[in-house]
Amino acid sequence: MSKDIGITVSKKENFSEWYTQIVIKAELADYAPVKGLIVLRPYGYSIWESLKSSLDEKLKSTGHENGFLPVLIPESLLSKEADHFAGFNPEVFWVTHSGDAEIGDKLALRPTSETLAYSMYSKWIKSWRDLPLKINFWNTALRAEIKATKPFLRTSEFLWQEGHTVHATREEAEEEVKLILDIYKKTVEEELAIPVITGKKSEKEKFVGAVYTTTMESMMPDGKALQMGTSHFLGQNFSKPFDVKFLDKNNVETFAWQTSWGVSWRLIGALIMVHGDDKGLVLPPRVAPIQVVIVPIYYSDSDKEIVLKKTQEIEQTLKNKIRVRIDARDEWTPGYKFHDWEMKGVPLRIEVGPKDIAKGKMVLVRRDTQKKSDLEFSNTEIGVESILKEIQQNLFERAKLLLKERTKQVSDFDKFKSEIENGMFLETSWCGDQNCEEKMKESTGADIRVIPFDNTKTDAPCVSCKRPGKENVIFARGY
RNA sequence: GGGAUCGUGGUCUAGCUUGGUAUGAUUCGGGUUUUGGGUACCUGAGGUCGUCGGUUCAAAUCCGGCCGAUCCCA
Repeated sequence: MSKDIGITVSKKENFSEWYTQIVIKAELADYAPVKGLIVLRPYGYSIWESLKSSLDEKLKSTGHENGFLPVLIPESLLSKEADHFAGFNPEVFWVTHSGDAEIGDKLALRPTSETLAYSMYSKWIKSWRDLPLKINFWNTALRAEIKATKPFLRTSEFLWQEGHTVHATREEAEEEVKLILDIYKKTVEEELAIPVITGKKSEKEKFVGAVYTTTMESMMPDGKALQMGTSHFLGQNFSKPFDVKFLDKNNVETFAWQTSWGVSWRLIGALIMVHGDDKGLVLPPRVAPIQVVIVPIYYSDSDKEIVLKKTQEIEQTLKNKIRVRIDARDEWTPGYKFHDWEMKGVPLRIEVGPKDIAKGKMVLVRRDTQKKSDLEFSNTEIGVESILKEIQQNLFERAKLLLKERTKQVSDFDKFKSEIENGMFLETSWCGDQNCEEKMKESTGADIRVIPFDNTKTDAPCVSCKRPGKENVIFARGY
């Protein structure tokens, strides 16, 4: 039997190709007929749904509500905040015609919805009693990617959520920015089992139009950083041009303070890269569409009956708490099924055959470690639950180790350069000058990914110019 | 942004130099099989060779544009 059915390259030797193969072969997504667009298949969408419901719950419990915005934004509106418009314009798709007729005020397919949302908010907000306004939108955004497209990581349309909130005071808005980043961090670490570093973006890297941007960054196994989500403090930068103002308690007309924030299906890309191996996808149990697959093993009709009955009993026992599936396909041998579900990343496999039934035990095989163990039928529920928890934990620990191994402190420029080549997160002192940041980018290809919240202020000389440093930052090459 | 490679049934692939309507495998449908890590066999189905144009009696093959994909390096 040919090995071409599975993943044919190793993660280590050809990371890029490995990634693409997993996306296609594990049936997460497929290429659409237009460049840069992908179709999310049910298996991939199901992961998104898990993530979505977990995040949605956290947002609702902190007082956010969901809404929905249209996809078309008139140019006149999009261009109201100049920096914002200049930043996004190169990647905007424009609708210029309806039928044969040209549209005067051409329409943008939303690259993000600040402008549209706030033009509406200005109508809805009159008094301090209308605040805070905290709305989240699950939708898609469109940003033209001309080169270097990659499923989930760089696509011209992507699924995401964008939150847009309005507050009476600066302090409250800044609290919101922080709260959201915490929720994001919790979600990514607990659900996806990927550790993140949180902090601020530099002026150069912040969201165009924001006062500042906070971010969470992760390390991918190829040594590149991936931005996992951002939460922006917009100050009054948008409330002024969009006239989002209210009468405060003293009857004074005041411009509101705003935030916006989002995470996208990029997180699925991170999930693939961080946990996957040469056999395919490895899914953390909490987001796995199928957490446990049961493969019955039989070769005669009489065995088949007994074995299937047993697998159904196991399914019944588990199915209230666990997403479980029996693979009773007759056309495949057990060996094929093992490979197939491994490629799809199912966290735990249960094998049940006549020999197992005779012993009163089933065979468990963990996807993360490939280790086999026995479990007595009488302990099914507790045994499976605890092993799933262990898998979730183990994946997180493994990813933390990766992050730790790839984070280094440097002060010397030559050392910096060579470590960047090795694919490291480099913690180093920076003077705060954007010229230095740009010079580093030019000479090493590395960006300031994040200025960590927990960074200790330092007097060590700036890695670039040797003037006294202002803060410790993390440099890396990024996606 | 720079460079390279590529596009042939669902998937992978032969054929292209030396133009004459397409090879094989796998998947898929029907059947016979089957001892714990990708079973074996029988049978059937499936292709306007990415697209548009040019050269030619004749184009998957030669030439050009476009669309799309992949990899490598900024």
